[in-house]
Parts: sequence; structure tokens; C-alpha cells
Amino acid sequence: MGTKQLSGSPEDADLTRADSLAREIFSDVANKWALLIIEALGERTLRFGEVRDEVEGISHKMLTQNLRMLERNGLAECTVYPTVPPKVEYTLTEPGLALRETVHRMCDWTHRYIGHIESSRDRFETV
Amino acid sequence: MGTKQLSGSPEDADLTRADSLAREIFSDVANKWALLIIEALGERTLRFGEVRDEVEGISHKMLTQNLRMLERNGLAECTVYPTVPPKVEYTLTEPGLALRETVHRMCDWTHRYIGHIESSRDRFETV
DNA sequence: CGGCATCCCCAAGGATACTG
DNA sequence: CAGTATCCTTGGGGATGCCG
Repeated sequence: MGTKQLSGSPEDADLTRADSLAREIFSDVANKWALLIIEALGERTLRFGEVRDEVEGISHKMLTQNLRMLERNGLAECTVYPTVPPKVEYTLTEPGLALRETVHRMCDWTHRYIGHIESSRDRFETV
Repeated sequence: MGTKQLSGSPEDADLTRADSLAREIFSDVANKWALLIIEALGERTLRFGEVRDEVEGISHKMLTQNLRMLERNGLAECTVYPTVPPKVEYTLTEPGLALRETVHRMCDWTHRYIGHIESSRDRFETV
């Protein structure tokens, strides 16, 4: 991802290690559910169920799974209130908010080009 | 994705239609292979095999599949030279280049926070 | 070389249910 | 309400092969 992969210099091991780590992070994050959750959370703090309501069509399982992933990568934080019934809140950290900026750009892009894309699809079908 | 989903007004059908279209486009594009291909193509024109070499670990099938998708959405264009053996070149269109800007942001983000993320992971494991 | 089809398998992910 | 586990299905995606 941008980083050259030459060989011979001493810090190569670190470079390629950082590179594969970068790819791994990218793969974690570059999937629709993760991005939609990040978008949904925004600058607010939401409960589990609220996130589920915001993210159209996500299953319980996918939500937990992706929230764990975000937590593990330090993009979201989770606060558990030891009440009954439980109350668990999620909020984006600073890295998460920074990523959200890029997600916003993607959303903006989608809306800006939605017309182009739709007509391109029409042309593509009728070939 | 940003668009409110109230109900009652006459243009609602169009709004929700645009919205579901937006989600569809987003899902198409928000996956690691698509984004990595867009990143790889950059402002250059590359042959099929060259893209495959650029995008670490992608299979023949996934590459064709995603290239078709990009073509269908008007994000990439494909030029076929009727030579033998065939030569097929791909290049990003203007919408594709615009999307690439956002991909760049994501890559920058990855590199900026790679340290945070790595240490966050360490903390997460050792709980 | 690159598109397309076929086969095949594993893992993603939905549904359900029990727990604290 | 939310986490975790179990089951089960589906389709994503790899491997291979043939064709233009």
C-alpha cells in the first residue's frame, strides 16, 4: 500500500511487517458493515440496540463481531453499565473519528456520482 | 446514509429508491479488493496482468469480477486490443479517480494510526 | 493473454436460544 | 438488553481448464 518492497536494507523486515500490518488493518476496516457502523456512530454515543437500528439490515452477530473488531483496533470504546438489564454504550475514539472523516468522503462521493453510476449501469446492461 | 427516511411526502418513493441505490453502490465499492484495485490503477493505464501483479494476493477470478463491477458502475474503462494474444487495458474514469481520492485518505489514515492500532491490539489481547 | 465456465469447499454470516 | 454459543445454510472465492 504505497510502501515500496525493495530488498537488501536492514530495516526490510520491519518495512514488510508494517506493510502486511497495514494491509490487515485495511482489510479489517474496508468492508461495508464496519464502515456503516462507523458512520452510524458518528460523534454520538449509542447503545448496542441503537446502532443496530441505525445500520439497516445488520444482524446481531455481525454487529457484535464488528464492534469487537473496532474495539480491538482502538477505533471504538465500549462502556458497560452493570445494571439489569445491561446497558452497553459505544463511542468512537479519536482514530475512529479520523477514519470517519474518510467514510464521509466516500458517502459524499456516492451521492455526487449516483447519477453517473446509474446511467452507466443502464448503458452496461443494454449491450 | 445521511438521507432521512421520513414518510408522507410525494417524492418519498424517489428518495428511498435513491437511498437504496446509494447503499448498493456503497456495498459494491466498500470492499477491500475493489478499493485496492482502484488504488493500484491510480492515474495509470494497466493491463490485466499488471493489475494482478500490483494487487497482492488477488485471484484471477476476483480481479475479473471486480473489474467488471467497476466497469459497470462507470468507474473504470476497458480497452481491448484485438491482437493475439489479447491485450486488455484498464484505466480509471473521472468518477473512479474521484473515488480514488477517498481511498487515498483511507491509506493515509492507516499509516497515520498504524502505531495506535498495533498497541491497542496488544492491550486488547492481554486482557 | 485474458475471459468465461465449472467444480468444490470452507468460512461468512443468518437464525435461534440460553445466560447474566 | 446484550454477549456468547451452536447449528445450518449459502455463496464467496480458490483452483482448474478451455477457448478466442
